[in-house]
Amino acid sequence: MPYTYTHARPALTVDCVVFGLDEEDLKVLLIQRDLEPYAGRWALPGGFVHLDETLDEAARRELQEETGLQRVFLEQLYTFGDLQRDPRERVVTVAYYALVRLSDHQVRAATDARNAAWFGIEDLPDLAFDHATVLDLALKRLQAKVRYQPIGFELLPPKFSLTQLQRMYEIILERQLDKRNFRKKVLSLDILQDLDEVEQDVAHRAARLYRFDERKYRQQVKDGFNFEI
Amino acid sequence: MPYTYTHARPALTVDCVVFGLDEEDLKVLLIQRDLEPYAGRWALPGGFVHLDETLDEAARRELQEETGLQRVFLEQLYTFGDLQRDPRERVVTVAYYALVRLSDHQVRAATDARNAAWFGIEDLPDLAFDHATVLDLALKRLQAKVRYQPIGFELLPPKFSLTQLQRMYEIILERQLDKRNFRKKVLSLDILQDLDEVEQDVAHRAARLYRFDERKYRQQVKDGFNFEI
DNA sequence: TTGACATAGTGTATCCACGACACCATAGTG
DNA sequence: CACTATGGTGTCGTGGATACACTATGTCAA
Repeated sequence: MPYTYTHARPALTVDCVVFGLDEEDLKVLLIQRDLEPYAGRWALPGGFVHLDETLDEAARRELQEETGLQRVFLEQLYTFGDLQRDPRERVVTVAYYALVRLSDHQVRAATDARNAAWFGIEDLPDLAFDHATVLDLALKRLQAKVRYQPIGFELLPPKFSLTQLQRMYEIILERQLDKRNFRKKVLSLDILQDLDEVEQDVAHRAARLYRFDERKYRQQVKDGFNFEI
Repeated sequence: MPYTYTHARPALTVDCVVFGLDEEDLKVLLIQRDLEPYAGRWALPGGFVHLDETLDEAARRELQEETGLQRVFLEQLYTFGDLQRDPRERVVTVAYYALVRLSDHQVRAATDARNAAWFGIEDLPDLAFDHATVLDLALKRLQAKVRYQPIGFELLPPKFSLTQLQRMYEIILERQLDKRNFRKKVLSLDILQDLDEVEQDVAHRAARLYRFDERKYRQQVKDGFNFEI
């Protein structure tokens, strides 16, 4: 069923940079293309925006369809509209980035049997289209944003130790932090709930567990404080 | 000449929030619509993206066509894609914000005779579409960004006094700053060039004039310092 | 010429956040 | 019970942020 317009229109897509975190490094979820152009190459999950869905909805749908991910933190990144970014025709893409708990989410084979896999941020394959540029910007945004908004918690399990929290920041920011100063700082923000629980099944002294306290955080924001790591 | 596609496509536009500054307040440039929908209502300048231009180019072209503005600071803001934001059909818009020196730019009547005018940020008319939302986000972005990047200079004449500079920050941030602390801070950043000139034709002691030194700034950034007001 | 005015321009003292830095505590394992 | 691995804790010095008030300089009008 063809659609006709009086003026030419670019195609509109969404693409998602999905970040996950394991013990050692920051990972990105990629899918392997099975169609031309760039068949066989790895690319960001994404696809066309439908007329009956918002941009955010389109991003979530594509994520669900191509990777099985649901209910993740998702935020618009930037819109890319260079003329030659797709060799077939003019395609404008609204890029998003997402943060997920790696442990929660089994990466499912995509519905259309395309391969999906996590890649370490330091160990990426050649990407299709301008996706290397998109990914680069997403990483910069994540590094900037994690410092002044508590979005990093989206990468951790609901219960975490201060060491895990610190490691998360160290991995994202790509630099070492001082343990004592970090703990002092993060506890003084008063946005963590001490769960009075400790890690289980570890071969050394067990760490206390905490939870991010959304309520406290919102209250703090209202009172005009600002988060800063 | 009609264009046909196998799948329905949203229309794609750009819209610009143009900020200017006078002695007392922050202004926004609006144009009055002469066509339905929202005929007679004020709106952000903008229009359809052509196939042979990038998004940035589209934004600059529309700005030029509708307001006569050229060579302004322009940066992408956010992409709005709600289903009902245009009553005619699905329209996705890539919003930009721009900073201009009010004194430099005569607001020209637009080519198609639509009216264009500056409005104080505290004194806006009802806007067409979701443009109030767009404007709101642009203002928030400006307030945030002006604190950690020296973009505010785009709103001032090339030569300015420290008082003018301070007033600019006060107007944008909507709070008073201490004169001595402000001067200490801004001079310590070492990104201003003292012009060894003073204001002319003022009915009181004339202030020294300065210029933003792009070179010094770039050097500082390279050396890993960070701007912060 | 002089006094009133309007704005420019300047320094100090206090406080707090940040960074640097090293050792004891605790739980599990063999 | 000793060894190992990680958890958890406090102090001191420094630099940047804030609060705060008076003198300097030029114009204008009486």
